[in-house]
Amino acid sequence: MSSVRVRFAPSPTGPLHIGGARSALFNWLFARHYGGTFIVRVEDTDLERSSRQSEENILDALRWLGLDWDEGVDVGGPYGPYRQMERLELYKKYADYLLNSGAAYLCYCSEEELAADREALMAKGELPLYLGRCRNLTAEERAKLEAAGRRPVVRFRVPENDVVLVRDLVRGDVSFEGSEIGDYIIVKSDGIPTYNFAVVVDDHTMKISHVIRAEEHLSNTPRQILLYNALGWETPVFAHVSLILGKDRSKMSKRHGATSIEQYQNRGYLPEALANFLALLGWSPGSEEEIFSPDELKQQFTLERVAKSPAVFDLDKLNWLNGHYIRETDLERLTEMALPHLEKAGYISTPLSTEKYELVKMMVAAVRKYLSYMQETAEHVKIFFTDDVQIKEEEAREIMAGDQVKVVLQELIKKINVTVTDEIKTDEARALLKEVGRDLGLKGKQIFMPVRVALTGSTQGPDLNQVMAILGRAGVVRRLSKWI
RNA sequence: GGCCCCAUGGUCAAGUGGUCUAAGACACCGCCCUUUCACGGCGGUAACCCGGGUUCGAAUCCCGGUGGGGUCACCA
Repeated sequence: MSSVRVRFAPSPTGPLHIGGARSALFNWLFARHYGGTFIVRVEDTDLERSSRQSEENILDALRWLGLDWDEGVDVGGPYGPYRQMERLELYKKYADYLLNSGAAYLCYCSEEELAADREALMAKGELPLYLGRCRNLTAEERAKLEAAGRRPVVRFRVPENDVVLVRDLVRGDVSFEGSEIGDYIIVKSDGIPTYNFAVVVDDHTMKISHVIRAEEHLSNTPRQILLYNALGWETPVFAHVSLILGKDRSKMSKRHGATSIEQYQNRGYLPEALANFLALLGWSPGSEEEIFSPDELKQQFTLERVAKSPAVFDLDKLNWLNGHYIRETDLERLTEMALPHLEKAGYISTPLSTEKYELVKMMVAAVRKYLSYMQETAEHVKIFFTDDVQIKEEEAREIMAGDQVKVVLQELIKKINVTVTDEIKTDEARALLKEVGRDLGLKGKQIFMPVRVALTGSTQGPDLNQVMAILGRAGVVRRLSKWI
């Protein structure tokens, strides 16, 4: 595999989808594993739905995921341009070639006629293939149709009785009957190529060595192979990766919840965790490990270990994996990631003073072990932003009804006021609590629980010492005083 | 419906004819750790879709069925 050249070719018609992201990731990992070239090409021939806006979004999402490309729409390269709408003359050239060689022909059927044909065939229970009305038009007939204002499409003449074999790296050999294909359009009446044609011209002219894409394209592949043959080109190696399914085992779609990369980014997932998770959907290293840094993935990824069967997207597992990364990663980075969510929740407003920032950092440190993704930070740090402590649990209420409660809180307040400055360090908090217990002859739950509930309103939550450190002397005293 | 793909626990998956009384992970349950919850540690429940072959021997190979998925556009 001397010159591996692979591409990710999204059509800019919406945000980057989970499935697209995985295809991109597999291509990228494959390229990096073999020291090849990764290309990003934009397939924007669907004028109706394409936009520069989504192109930018997709590129941003890819970058966020940690992918980089050697050639592509924004970085250029020797085989550009990398946007299909900027390659129109190229397609024209090859379409003319096919027309001249007789491998393709002009078709003047209107969309209405075609729709009617299709319907009639379906009604008879037959395959809705093109009837071939324009297959052998004479020059006069063409002129007549032109004169009538008909704009032709270019149709590829599918060889009859041909069997097309797709040699697929993950599926093995798959064969299709040519008779089931039917002449298909390669250039629309507005002169813009269709997917099946443009993709072939591009993959060939960009010297793509391996086409790694989702299984939904498998049935398009014979059409493309026929085109390679007609053009006298060698086919790339194909590898069709199975689909990612939703919980109900149908293709991932909106109703399955968050399906765009953007949404995961916005919820505060770590890109390397998402990449790790996506890599494990349909690929496995064969070992028992499953936490892989991008570098490790590049090193271990091969197409041979890509599974054939579709995989259900399991949010629970993603959450677990992301939580794992959250616990491992740098606190500074996590704090930065938490900021927008805290601001959105109305707890802070950004530019933060150094002091405030440090405080937020302490909060993040205290709650990170509870998080699956950073957006959840807000609900967990809520307790630090309001002195109006609400008790919701019955158990907490019972605790506060204890006989010793008032004394304990009073004692704590007393000690805090005489022993510390405005700041409370966590070990100071620990010592303080211990002292209270010792002086009062109480232990364990009897002192910690009332303090916890008085401070946070709940019997559960972050480490009490950290809570006190975050609240500071003033905050602690304020909250405890309400119970005196 | 035609064509195509797929089929190991609820989910991701290891497994390529014997070492499978089938690994690991998520989820779930239990125990431990712990001034709470969580994290972490330990343990547990749980699977080779069905039926025929081939073979001394099949989760692994073949055929059929069933189930799931994809695709059948002047979308990509």
